[in-house]
Amino acid sequence: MAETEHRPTNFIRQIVDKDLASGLHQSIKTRFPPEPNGFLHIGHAKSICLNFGIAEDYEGSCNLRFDDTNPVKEDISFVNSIKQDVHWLGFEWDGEARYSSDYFDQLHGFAVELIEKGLAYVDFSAQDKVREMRGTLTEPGTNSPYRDTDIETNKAEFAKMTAGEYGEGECSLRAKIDMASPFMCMRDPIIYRVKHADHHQTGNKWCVYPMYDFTHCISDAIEGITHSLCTLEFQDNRRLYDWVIENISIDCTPRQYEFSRLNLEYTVLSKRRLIQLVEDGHVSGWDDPRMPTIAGLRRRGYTPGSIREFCKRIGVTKMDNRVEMSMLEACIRDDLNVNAPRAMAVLNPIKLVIENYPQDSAETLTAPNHPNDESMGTRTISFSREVWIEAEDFRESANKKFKRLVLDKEVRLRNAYVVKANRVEKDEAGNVTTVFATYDADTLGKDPADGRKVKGVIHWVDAGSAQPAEFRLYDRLFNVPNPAGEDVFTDSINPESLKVVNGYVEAGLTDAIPESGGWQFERTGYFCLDTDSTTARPVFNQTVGLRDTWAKIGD
RNA sequence: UGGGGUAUAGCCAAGUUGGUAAGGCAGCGGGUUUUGAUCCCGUCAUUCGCAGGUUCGAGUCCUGCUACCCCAGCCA
Repeated sequence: MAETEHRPTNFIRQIVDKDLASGLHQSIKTRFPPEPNGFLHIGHAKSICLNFGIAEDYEGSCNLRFDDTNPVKEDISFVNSIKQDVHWLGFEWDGEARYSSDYFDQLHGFAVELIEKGLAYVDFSAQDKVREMRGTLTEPGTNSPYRDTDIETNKAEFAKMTAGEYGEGECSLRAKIDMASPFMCMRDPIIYRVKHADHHQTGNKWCVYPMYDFTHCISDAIEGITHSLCTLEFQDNRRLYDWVIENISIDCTPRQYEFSRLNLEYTVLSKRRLIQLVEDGHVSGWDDPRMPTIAGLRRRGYTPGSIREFCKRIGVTKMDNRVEMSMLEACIRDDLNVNAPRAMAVLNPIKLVIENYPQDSAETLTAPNHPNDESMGTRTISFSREVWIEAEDFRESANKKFKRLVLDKEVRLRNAYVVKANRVEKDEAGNVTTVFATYDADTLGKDPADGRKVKGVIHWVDAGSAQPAEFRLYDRLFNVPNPAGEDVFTDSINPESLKVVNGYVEAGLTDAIPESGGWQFERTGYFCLDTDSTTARPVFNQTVGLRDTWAKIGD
């Protein structure tokens, strides 16, 4: 798509510029480090675009590293979906995907080094005791009775821990830092815990697993990461990040910089809540088109380019934010407006019978695939005596603001003739089911010769050849801008976030899927084929509607 | 006075030796239009969380407030 050409500028890129200019670094190395415990979402896309974007623009490289230090929460299926999503977004990681678990041996060695330096100890205090001794935000903690265990004993105990001689929760390895630190994470943080669990990468090799704070910085150093970018909640952790790097024998000092995570209105972007939506069946799965996941957006019809553009437009700062949905929608509209071929589809059909059109005959009309781009060519559409039109495009009477079909008035059938409504037929409930009309045969591709003006244009599909289809229309998943701020976030789920309607599309529409991934159904919106589609019955997802000033005015 | 952060329009966000508030989204007004779309034109912060101070001049410097976010998992 037509992404904004200029490179983004943000405080992190300014740091990179400075580090390159000063000679601190000759080249830049970043990494995207997801934990494989769920699907990627639009918030991850921000981090992906930042990390891979910097690597690209500065001719450095970016690793994909699975931060897999907690085997009980992680699964191989997630590593596969994450790889797929990063690729789909258009990025290529450097070499093979890495895993924190690749470094378990080295990590263990560094833990032993810390013990040998008197900077780590095995603590047998019960978990609640550890918490108690940690103190509070305003009171310092107290030292564990195991804090001064001698080095040899600690080495032996850690070896026993590692050998599986202790149960989960019985003991842990703690860094000896400062129980009175104003940074809670510096109050002798646990760096290794016992978990008798199989790991998706290392199997049953280990029963002790390193904690995030100990693992991440070392993994960065091992991979030669120059700029380790993470979100704001890790700002305090940076002190521990730096402490570990300074106290082990490794000659690389990656630096951590924090930016604010993305918040999007009317949805949730926390893994915990996304998991709940899936597990409690509020959505059909991780790739439900209403989900803010990459998989959901993809199925909804969002393009990789539109998501990259979105990440560019929202920028990178340290400010708390909640971005409006309209920002995301503008990005996909900008993309599809240029790239999606046009077509016609009628979602809530009523029949239009053109009484003065010859019975049992049809003609083939030519329609441009894009009104502003001749290079997209033309297609043929069938026209005959009976066509489907949108129920909401007809009224028996209306004021002049209604630019559609009205009894005794004329309207243009898009790419076809001008017709005039003469009478209607209704069902028992009083709904119009058929409109009888006459057409002006001399208006194909031109205005009426007598100079009368026909203001309105409506879309249609030929009833004789139309392909029946299902359309899924989506609205915001939640009724409030910040569902995470509610007591029970699922209470604010929008019960009308999905509407299924039946209708018709032009014959042969789905014979070829456009490069853009979808179509613009003129006057309606952008749609793509859903994975539930069959040849016999196509199912379309509305990616986003057209901008609609008429809807705002109402009538 | 625990500590760490952030405050520029409805939303996102530039603004970096102090020199007189970019851009995008949304909105509003108008033009073009066989999509109430697109496109085009115009409009949208005497003011940068608040209050003082320094200065010829402050969003940028100083002082004092205020608001909001994060930290007390053997999660990441």
